[in-house]
Parts: sequence; structure tokens; C-alpha cells
Amino acid sequence: MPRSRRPTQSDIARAAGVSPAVVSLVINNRTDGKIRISADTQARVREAIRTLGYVPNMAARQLAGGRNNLLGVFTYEPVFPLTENSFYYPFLVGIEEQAEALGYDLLLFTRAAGADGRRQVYRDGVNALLKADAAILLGTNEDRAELARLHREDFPFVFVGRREIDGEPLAYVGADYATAAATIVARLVALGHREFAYIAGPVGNESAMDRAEGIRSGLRDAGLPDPGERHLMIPPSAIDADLVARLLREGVTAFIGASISLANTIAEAAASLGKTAPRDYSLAALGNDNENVGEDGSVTSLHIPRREMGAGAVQLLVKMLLQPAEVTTRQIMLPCAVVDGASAGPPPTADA
Amino acid sequence: MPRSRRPTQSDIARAAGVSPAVVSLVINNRTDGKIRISADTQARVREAIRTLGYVPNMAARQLAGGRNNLLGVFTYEPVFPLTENSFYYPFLVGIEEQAEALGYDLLLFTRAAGADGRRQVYRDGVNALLKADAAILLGTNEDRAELARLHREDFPFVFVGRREIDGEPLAYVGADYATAAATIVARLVALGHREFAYIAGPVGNESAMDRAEGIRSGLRDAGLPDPGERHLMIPPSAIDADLVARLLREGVTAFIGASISLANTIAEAAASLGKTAPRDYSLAALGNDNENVGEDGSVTSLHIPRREMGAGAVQLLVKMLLQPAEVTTRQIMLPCAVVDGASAGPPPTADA
DNA sequence: CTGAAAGCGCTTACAG
DNA sequence: CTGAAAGCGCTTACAG
Repeated sequence: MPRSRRPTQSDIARAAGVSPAVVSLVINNRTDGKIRISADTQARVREAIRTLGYVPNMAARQLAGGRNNLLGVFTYEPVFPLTENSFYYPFLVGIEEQAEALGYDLLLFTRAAGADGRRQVYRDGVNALLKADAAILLGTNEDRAELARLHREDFPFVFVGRREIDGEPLAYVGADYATAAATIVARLVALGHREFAYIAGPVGNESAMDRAEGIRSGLRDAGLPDPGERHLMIPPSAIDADLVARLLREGVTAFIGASISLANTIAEAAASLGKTAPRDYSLAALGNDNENVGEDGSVTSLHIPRREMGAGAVQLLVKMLLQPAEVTTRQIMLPCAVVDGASAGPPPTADA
Repeated sequence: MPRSRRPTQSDIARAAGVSPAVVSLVINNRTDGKIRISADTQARVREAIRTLGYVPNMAARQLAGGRNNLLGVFTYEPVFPLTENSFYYPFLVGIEEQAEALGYDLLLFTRAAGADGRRQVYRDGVNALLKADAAILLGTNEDRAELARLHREDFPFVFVGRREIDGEPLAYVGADYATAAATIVARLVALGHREFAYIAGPVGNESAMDRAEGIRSGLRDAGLPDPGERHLMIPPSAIDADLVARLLREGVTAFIGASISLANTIAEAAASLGKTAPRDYSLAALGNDNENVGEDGSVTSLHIPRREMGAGAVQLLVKMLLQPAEVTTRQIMLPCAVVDGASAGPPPTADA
């Protein structure tokens, strides 16, 4: 850009016959309170601004001021995956909307992939997020050591999703899977179910743990005994017609998958036995509702408040930035609604 | 952040026992060509950078005239619309992938909405894009005056989509709708069609003009007469059963809608007359294929190379930035494939 | 109320 | 090869 053509504050000052400082004060409306500048002077300055077509230089303003009104967004998964209906998209929508509402632009870290293909906040040992005032992080492949380091170094960030690290109370906005899972169990119990099977991968992150805990507490709340590992935390790889047949034989009437796709896998195995839900058994999934709708009707599942989580993360982050003293809770869990589908009903009568 | 904790170049210089200028040179890899810095010195500097965790200050870098390796992305439509299968998503995918490949982070301008709800590059007379080295712009609601001003002010940008402004040769990467439209006409002609109807809104931006021109040149190439306004550029609002009946009566056998949804509207009106494609007439759309697939099979349409357009825009932009002398073509049109659907076939025999 | 000055962190001639 | 210095445009104490 032809920088020479762009007038600066000192040009304005010269034209208006005042000092540069006065121009800055007028531009930033700091003319109230302790600082007093005559209306006439202000008018002269504004007139000069108009005449010369002055536009403030953002970089200079930031350098002198400190902040740059930029919020970083870092995902441990690719930000823009090829499939359009990415699970992450709604989080970004929420982040974007809230950032706009609060007056922040977004800095998308794309150069995240390290040598080993893993995404990293620290590139060459350097915190790449420092380009922004603060950042939102998300994704299931997170590097816990990085998170801990970021936290120790006092870089302000909020994780989308619950993440607990020993001794480091990270800030996050998560979804309350535990309550939702317990609610699903309660609904199935209310329908008459007493024997459950829960299919889930080996316990991974906090979300997975919350789901499992929710299932257990749901059973406890109903006064049902813990079914033990034969029926709980069944690994996805084990699902086939034989397993489903065995579970049905053992009295299981309600199957819960940790995700929609797991629920679909169960349904397929059952179908190969000639069994369909909700006639012969009931089915539910602890995954997000419209994530993957089956052909023959919807599965009882969850509505993960992804947009709200994204927006909430931005709100929390900006509060941490602007009014750190007023931040009372840095760990926020948002309710996760249960979406009733057509896959759950009363258990088949014993003599059927 | 505790600014005091953030190391600067002079910290590095002190730690490495060199002058600040050397640090800057090493950081910017300006150590080739005329400037020579001993490998040992460079190593010391890099070591200090790693040890102290130095991260360049964008604002300062920009102020001093350098680059900040940030590419802005500005859309005249909301960046993250609520519907997940946004038309714009693939453009962003292409932009993101290419930015990552070339080592740029992305700056998403969210605070675009002005007082009147329109998105504007100039906020309070300030070019918001100046926060980035350069920018990609996209969207159909563009403000031409802004574009002209940006160009006059020499801010480097590339528009995704052809945009021509009097006397200002903007840089863009567009889709070749004209050729694609002509190809569709040619295919229909090859099937035996001689009488066409083209339904399109009043000519708007370049894309719309290109589509219309493509239709006309397709007819010309086939040696067919210009059907005139009774059959060309029929306004969408005019479509109803009566109009379709009249067109059929007047001998039209091939209908082309400017978009998939227009094609669907035509099909509905025809259906109410008991006419279906491709039996009674042929149908095509100059919209993107999977944009909106009809229930009863696919419509012959276009494949707009959105991802490639996004990636191409980034490539062009970075070249303009890094090797301006080598940029020979700032206006790039990408081919737009025709996707054959089930809606086109030979015209019904005259005596049918 | 207003002016002179320092400094934000960096890049880039310009001397050595 | 390396160092001292100016300057990018702005904000903000600090004196008057």
C-alpha cells in the first residue's frame, strides 16, 4: 500500500494546529472524565480528520495498546474437514457468532500439523497461540502435556469439552453426558426395562467416562444391580449376531450404544437375527441426534449443545480476559437433552 | 498475558550475545544473498529463541513494515451459516487447505456486519482487512464501491468469483459458467432439442451474466436463432402451470433453470400439467449438482469447482504477495463440469 | 486544558 | 559479517 498517502495522527495535529496527543485523545473519545479538551479544539481536530480522510493504523494502535482483539481457534482435528456435515461445524458456528457479538475477529491456526502429522500448539517449542489474545481449543486428539503447559504459562484459553488434568484446573465448557445418560436409562426403566447392555469403546477421554458413569448412576437410581462387565462396556469390536443373541438370551431388553454408529451396528446385528426395535428390544445411543439418522426411523439419542458450547467458550474466554476477577466458575457443563426416537418402547412381554 | 513474561527480540539478542538486528535477520531467514551471518551465531540465536520461547509480535512486525503471515478471509455472507451444508463451505475448505500448505494462518473477519446489517470491509472508514497481509473475499452481496476502493488503495486481495469493475482489473478466481452453459445447450441440441426456454432472475452479477451469455452462445454455435425474451431470461416469478403450458405449446422441449431450485420449480409446474422429464420435456440447471437433489432423480447440472476456486485464490494471492512480478494473470477462470442427470433425453416425437 | 517525550517490538538502511 | 540508530503510528503517563 502507498503508505505515504495515508495521513497519520501527526498530519491531523499539524492541520488542526494541536499536538499529536490531543488528536489521539479526541479520536478515542477520552475527552470525558479527567481530560478536558475545548469543544472548539475537538471540532478542529474532527474537521481535519474528515478533510484528510484519516484512518487509524491498527498495527500501531495494537502495539501501543497491548491487545489485538483476536481470538485464536485451535482444533486438534482438521478445522475444515472435507465432509460438509462435520461434527465440529456447529461448535465453530457458536464460536463465530459469539466472537462477532463480542467484537473479536477469529484467528484460525491452520499450520498446526507437526512433523508427525499430529496437531500441536507448540511449534518448535513456541506457543503459536500467542498471536492472539487468547484462544479456544477443541478436538478429541488433544495433547494433555501441551494443555498443562499452556495453563502453567498463564495463556488464557478455554477448551470445548471437559478436560481434567491433575492439579491444573483448566477452563472448559462441556456437555453433561452423565446426566443425559442417566436420563436415558431412567426412561428405559420407566418403559419397563430391567436388563441393559451398554456398548462402548475402552474408556478414553472425559466424555466417554461421563457417559459410562451416567449409565451406572442411572441403574443405581433405579435400584438395579450393576450388570457387570458382561453387559457393561462391551467393546464395539465384539458386536455380532452371536453376541446380540447371547445378550437377548440372557434377558437384556435394552441396548445402549455410546454413539449413533454403534447403535446402528447393534441394530444390524439384531436384524440379522430377525429382531427389530422397538418390537423385540429397545435401542438408544449416547451420540448426537442428527449425526447419523438410520433409514428406518430415528434412534433415541442426545442433543449435544454444540453451538451453545462454542458460544459459551467464547463468553467465558472473553470474561477471563476482560474481568478476570469476576470469573467465578471456569468449568461449565451445559445440559444435554435426550431426544426420543422410535427405537425405544416397552420390553416384549416375557411370554411373547 | 503477563506481558513482562513475553520475550522480545532484544531479550533474544541479549541472551545470544548479539545485536537486535541480527536476531531479526535470523528470524526472517534473510541470511542468504547479501547478508551473511555465521552458522554459529545463527545457532545461538535459534537456541535462545527456543529457550526463551520467543514469539514475534504481529503488531510490531506489521508496523515496521514486515509481514505477519496472516491471510484474511472476508465473506459478504455469514462465514458460518447455520445450515451445515452451506454453499460456501467448500470454498473455505479449499482456502484452508491451501493456506496450510503455504504456511499462512487465516484471519476470519467476523465483525463485519455494519449498522445496516450489511457486511463491510470498511468499518468506520477503516479497512478492517489491514490486520492481515492480504485477503480472500467472497460472497454474492459484495459492495462494489468497497472493492474499487480496496483496489485503488493497493490492498492485495483476490475475489472468489468473477467480478469486473470499470477500469479496475480486480484479481479473481471464478468458474467458467459461460462454457458450461454452452455445453449444456450443446448436449441438449445433440439430443434433438431445438426450442429452449431459459429461466433466470434479472441479470445480476457476473456469474448470472456468464450463464446467460453461455446459453446464447450455445444456441448460436448450434446455428439456432435467438429465441428472444419470450423464451430467454424468463423471470422466476413468472413460472406457473400456465406459463409452462404456453411454452410447451409454443414448441419448447428443453427447459434450463439458472439454479437447481428454479429447475425444481419448473418441474413442479410441469408435473401439475401431468408432464414429466425426460419423457415430455428435458430439464437442466446451471446450479451446483449436489446443491439440492430432487426427489425423483437427479437433474443435469454443473459441478462448480468450489474447493479448487478457494485453493486457487490463495495461490494467486500469495503469489501476488511474494512474487508480484511473476503474476501474469490476475483473472483466472476454472472449468465447470457438466453433470449429466436423468432429466434430459430426446425430445418427444412431434406426433406423440 | 495542552505539549513534549517515552516507548510498544520490530525492520531496515547505514555505517563499520 | 555485525552494531548503532532511526522510524513505523499510536497511546499514555508526565509535566506544564
